[in-house]
Amino acid sequence: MGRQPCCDKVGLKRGPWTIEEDHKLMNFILNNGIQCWRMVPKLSGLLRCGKSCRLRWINYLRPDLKRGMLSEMEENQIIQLHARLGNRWSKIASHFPGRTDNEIKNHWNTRIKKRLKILGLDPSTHKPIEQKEKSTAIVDETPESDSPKEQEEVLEAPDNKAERDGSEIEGRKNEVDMSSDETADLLNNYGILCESLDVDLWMNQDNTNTSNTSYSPSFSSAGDSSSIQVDSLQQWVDSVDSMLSWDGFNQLEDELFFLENGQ
DNA sequence: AAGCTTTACAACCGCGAACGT
DNA sequence: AACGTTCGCGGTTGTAAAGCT
Repeated sequence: MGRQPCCDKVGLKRGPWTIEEDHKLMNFILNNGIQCWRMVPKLSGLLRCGKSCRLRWINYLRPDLKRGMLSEMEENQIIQLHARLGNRWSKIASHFPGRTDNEIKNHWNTRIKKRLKILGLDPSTHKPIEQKEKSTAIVDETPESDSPKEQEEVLEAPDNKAERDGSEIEGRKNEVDMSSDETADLLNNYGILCESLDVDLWMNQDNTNTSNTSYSPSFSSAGDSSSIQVDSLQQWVDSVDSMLSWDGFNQLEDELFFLENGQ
């Protein structure tokens, strides 16, 4: 028996969301919360599947989203976490309040991968590319795996990973045949970075920050969605202004009827 | 200015986990 | 325990915007 589709796709809209659809979804969720994603489109009058609604809410409409470029510090933290967790984007994202797993995944694929390659590091193993090629040549010729489990086997136990990363990088750095001064400098910077970062420390800070952020929305995540509330509408409106990709939404500011109607 | 390529990111898909019956 | 349903995750694709020739 095959797997059932997540929804009856007949008559459902796909592709980019319109502002009207966003309005509908936000209005519905603000008024009703999220009991069951499957029912959301039916009850809100959207011609989308529940899955699509969930994704739109989590990745774009959630009021507590932090929009805009990831800082270099955030990038570095992502690299550190990726070394420990592999492609577990949701786990990684959980350390960045207001950031989504999709956002971090995209950022990884479009920017950080390149950055690591420039540094002479394999993005999936975080090891110098030359060294990896040597070892794989000896062992076998199977392509690298992106599977987190396999990565975890490749990667050492996480406990002392952070502490060792710096010295390891420093050690490997010497093994790498530096093709240019620039590459050497970049690699050196990464080594210094690894040494200076105490991942466990900032992870703990992050965890505490999660509950202490200056903007601490009362919206629960989708996973804990039964009790969505709005305790500060103004905060949300302010945050909406900072959502970079809400182009064209500002002009509708006066039309945010759903905010008023929702309360 | 036009056409092509690259980049960035929103959205989709399929799978496994979790949960309820 | 078995089965069905829903959710969440990670991989992948589609496409608009930006950059380049």
